[in-house]
Amino acid sequence: MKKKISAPPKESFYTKVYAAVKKIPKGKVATYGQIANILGSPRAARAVGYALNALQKNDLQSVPWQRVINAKGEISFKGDTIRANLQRKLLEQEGIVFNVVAQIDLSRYGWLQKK
DNA sequence: ATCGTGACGAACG
DNA sequence: CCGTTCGCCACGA
Repeated sequence: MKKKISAPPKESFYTKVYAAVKKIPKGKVATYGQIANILGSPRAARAVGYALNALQKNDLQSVPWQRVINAKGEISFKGDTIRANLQRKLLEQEGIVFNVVAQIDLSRYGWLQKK
């Protein structure tokens, strides 16, 4: 038994979020709740979004934050429409398709999609 | 420790 | 699905 540890205290919740996001395969997308679920806190979807929002410009090319969307399969941004536009562009380059209401078919591009 | 805030989610109606 | 309400978690002041 034991523990073998698994979670060094050095990494904060943010780090876990980034790590999980990096695991998202190209051409797929995950929701905030999905990421939170992987981290062990399925209810921490808000915290996940908070973490991604803290991403720095340099991190944007290190972390595929673009593949993280809300449960509706849409980009949630509120004030940063600039980045929202960028996200859509990046996803389209990966093969993700948006419908007329700017939503993504999670049953088709959803990561860890049970279905 | 408490309060406020936020790229959310689920439950209700 | 939409709008509203509550809850959830983490962070900053």
